[in-house]
Amino acid sequence: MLSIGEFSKICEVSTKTLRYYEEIGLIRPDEINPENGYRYYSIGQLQKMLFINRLKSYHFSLEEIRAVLELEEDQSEEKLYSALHRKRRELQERLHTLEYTLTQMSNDLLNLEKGIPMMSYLDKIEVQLVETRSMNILYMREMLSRDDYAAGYGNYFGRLYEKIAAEKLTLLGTPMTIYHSPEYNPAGNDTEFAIPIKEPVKGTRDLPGGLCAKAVLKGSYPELTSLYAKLREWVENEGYALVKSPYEVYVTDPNQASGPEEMVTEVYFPVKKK
Amino acid sequence: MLSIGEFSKICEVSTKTLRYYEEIGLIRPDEINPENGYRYYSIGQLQKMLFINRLKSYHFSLEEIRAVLELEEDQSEEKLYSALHRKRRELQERLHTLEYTLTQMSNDLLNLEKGIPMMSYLDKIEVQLVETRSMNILYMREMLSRDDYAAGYGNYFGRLYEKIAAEKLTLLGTPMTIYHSPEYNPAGNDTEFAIPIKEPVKGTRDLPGGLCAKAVLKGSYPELTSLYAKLREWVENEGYALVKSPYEVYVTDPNQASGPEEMVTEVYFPVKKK
DNA sequence: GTTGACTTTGCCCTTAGGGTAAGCTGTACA
DNA sequence: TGTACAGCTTACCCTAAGGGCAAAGTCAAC
Repeated sequence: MLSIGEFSKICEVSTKTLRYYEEIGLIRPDEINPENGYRYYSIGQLQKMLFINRLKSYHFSLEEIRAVLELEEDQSEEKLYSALHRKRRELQERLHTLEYTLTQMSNDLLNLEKGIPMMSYLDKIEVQLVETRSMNILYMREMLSRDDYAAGYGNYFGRLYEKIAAEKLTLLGTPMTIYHSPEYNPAGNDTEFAIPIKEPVKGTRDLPGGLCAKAVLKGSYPELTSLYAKLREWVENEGYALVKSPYEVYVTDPNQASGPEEMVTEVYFPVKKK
Repeated sequence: MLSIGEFSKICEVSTKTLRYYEEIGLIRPDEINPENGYRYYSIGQLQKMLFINRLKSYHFSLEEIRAVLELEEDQSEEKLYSALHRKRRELQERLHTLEYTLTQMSNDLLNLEKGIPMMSYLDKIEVQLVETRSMNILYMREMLSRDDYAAGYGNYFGRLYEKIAAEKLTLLGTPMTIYHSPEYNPAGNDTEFAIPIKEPVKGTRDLPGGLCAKAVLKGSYPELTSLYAKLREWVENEGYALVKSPYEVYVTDPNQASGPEEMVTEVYFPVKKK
């Protein structure tokens, strides 16, 4: 039997960590002296501890590790396999967003080298008051959380385009998204994907026209937030009020655009004078 | 002037966050009504808030963001540039370790597909008792923290090899590392880089031989921890005690090995019978 | 027998806010 | 003008994975 200090040196884990793991039921010492409370670990627990360390290095949370360890006791190798597989996908996702962040940073650094302040793009956003015409849109409406967005867009528009192709409908514009949730909610947003078409078939509705504040983004999506901010600021400043759900129109196909500068997105805020 | 709710909707930041940011001095409302404590933000603060959000998306901590904002007031663009540059390097580092972790996971998944349990490599580690001969080593000894290791190895061995080449010394073995710190300390470890050579020139010393417990790792470095664990376990079990600093010998050059399976590392624990 | 190393529990601290409660305030509407 | 309700305030507790420190008890070596 090994004292907590010996065991901790062997596994290169602090004694504090070992006590904490016992507290949350991750790994309990094989024996605890009932008189003085001293913890004693067996050699057999070494393997378990090293396994925990490995899972930790794979960014499993201690809660997840505990779940995996409980599965282990049922000898179910497939469960471990699928847990590992899920976690790998999660890390791949993280890798991609990290890569994306890095390109964004590099972009900012390039601008700074040219003497362009980082937030100067804000001043270039122009808001206009326009009158839109009503249109007939083919739509799908869903509750979507933030994480679903990236995957969702392609999926939903894909299905709409599929229907248009299958039923030989006539396209009248580029795809758009309508945000019905009154304010942004990370848990889930009432989101409508739509494409304007000519024929008033089933699954279409009328998107009424009217007075709108409009801003145009030429660039990558993360800057959309600023566009919304600018629009809200403008609406506030000019004494208007939002009367219906705002919507975005994707003028260029993201899959077709070569660089972020070529991507054009319009944001509309249906408003009325207060 | 905007109430906290209006401002929070415009920036897509919760009111809770805005109050917290005020508490830590990141962004203070332009005006606070002294009678009822209501916070009011100006339109001008929108840009600052969006800037904070951008830095947050670049994984700056709030503390770092505050430092950047204070620099901003001095109009020093270069400081922002260098802060961004540093952070980018940090994220690149993180990206690399993430990529490495992913290859490790894929490796484990492949093994699981073949029916090989994840920790089975542990059972294949064999510990032998050997008698080593003393050798003459050219050495450099430094305090190194965990983060310095990856960069340090190439650097220190490079300088040792450089000296060997410049002074036409005779190589008698592969590079090795001696760990003088009695136990692992994340802050810094007394680490000696050495290469056995023939000539007893200045900068060399004698590495005495003697009884050693020895284990061999064929595989990637993260598994070294397990090797150490196995060695300590063996030493404990067989009634030996560590008498001098353990050391590693890198039998294959990491730069030459094609895959992790080809990398051979030997670990020696100088011991005596208790 | 003594000393120093080891172990125990308990308490507070970290990041970046989230959740909830109790009470106060502002505004829209009848 | 009254009232209802939405919005605002502070205050307190909670998160994950331990680190740091203190006071007190215990073990092993000399």
